[in-house]
Amino acid sequence: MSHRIPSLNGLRAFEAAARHLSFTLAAAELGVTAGAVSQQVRKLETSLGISLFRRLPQGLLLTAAGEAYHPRISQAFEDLTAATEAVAPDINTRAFSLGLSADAVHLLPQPWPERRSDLRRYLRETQVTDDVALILDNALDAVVRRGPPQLSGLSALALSEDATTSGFHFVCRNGLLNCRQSQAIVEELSRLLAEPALSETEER
Amino acid sequence: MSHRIPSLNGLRAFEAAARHLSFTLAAAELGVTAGAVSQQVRKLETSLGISLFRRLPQGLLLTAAGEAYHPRISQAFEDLTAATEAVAPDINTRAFSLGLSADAVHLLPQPWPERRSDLRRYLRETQVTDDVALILDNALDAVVRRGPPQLSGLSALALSEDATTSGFHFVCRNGLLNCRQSQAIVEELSRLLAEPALSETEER
DNA sequence: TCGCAGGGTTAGAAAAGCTGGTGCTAGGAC
DNA sequence: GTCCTAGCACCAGCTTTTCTAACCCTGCGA
Repeated sequence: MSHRIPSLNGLRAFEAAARHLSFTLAAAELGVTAGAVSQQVRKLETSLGISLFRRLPQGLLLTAAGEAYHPRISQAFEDLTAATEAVAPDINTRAFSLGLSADAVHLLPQPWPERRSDLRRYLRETQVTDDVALILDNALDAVVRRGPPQLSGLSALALSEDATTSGFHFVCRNGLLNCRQSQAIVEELSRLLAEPALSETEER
Repeated sequence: MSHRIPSLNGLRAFEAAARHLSFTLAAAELGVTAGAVSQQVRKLETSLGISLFRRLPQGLLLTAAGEAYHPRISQAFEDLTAATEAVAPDINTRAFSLGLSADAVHLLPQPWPERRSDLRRYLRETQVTDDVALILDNALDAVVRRGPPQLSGLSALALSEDATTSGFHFVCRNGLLNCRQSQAIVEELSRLLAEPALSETEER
């Protein structure tokens, strides 16, 4: 009755890569580098003794085996996700606790986010800090600050396209970039930070 | 669409432990120590923020959450296994290539296993060697030799109960101890090695 | 013909995982 | 009561796995 499954992490990499048909996009989703995804997939193929992708200079294609494999793996992962959400629902429903660096607070119209009732669902509280280590301690869910985090285990998204290195970043635990909470908060912040002056005159 | 799943290895440990209601048995199945399973499960519980087992001095009990979680996780793993077997069937159907140490060959009635046609389904070929490293190189599926292997990544089963340390062992890759091939071969060898003299007179 | 985007490969660094020791508790045999 | 055993918890140190950050190569389009 033992389950002989080839490396679960390899399967996760395959699932994401097959969905995006790109190691680069899969890597972004998983919060690692493309090289890591490439390695995981290759190891999976080796252990199965078959190849799952055709690597073309322009990108990826699934082989027949990969084509057959992917939907079933994907479904199983969805089942795992659903089961997990059922027993530990807070992962998805709890509102985030957000850290804001002092200069980020400056750019936001005050009081924020108290006036945005639609955001309360995703945002429970904010505090002024740029210490991304608090995320790893479970004291915060995310932090907005200048510059990407220098800590592994964290993913970051640049809020303004033009300044990938020193501009504002939304930082959270790996794998939490795509959840509802993150997306709602990032969307709102991107809008505000893009035109800080405008947001002040929006008051009525 | 990203799947936020708490450590897949933790889930695997949980699945096995819940099935056996024992870390010790789960560890044996997974080919690791009980401490490793205990750590994996604890980490899983921490990341979910709930507890899955009630630990009693006499053993384990599932909590309500664990009770609800287990069948769904178990099912998903079975789906993964089934999908994997569908695209890479050899894992389960291919006959094993077996290494036998010289002293093991001595104890077996010759020619073996050529006379046992019922075993041919599980056993493709044998060669005389006790080098367990060949298993990790995919050159062999299993080895029978004196003493347990001193190499990680391998599991072993003592063929005679009385000599766990220096007696004959069936050695294979972690997680392959319970497959059909291993079980058929181990059963046959245990019988032969238990009464080597008898097996010689069985000829007709 | 260049720049760029996407993959591949690699060494070395970081993280995760495992082991094997110790300690604790409950139950059973004497 | 006192041993002994079975199970799980904890911990330090080690091994294995995984990731990163370089590099390279190929084909496309300006």
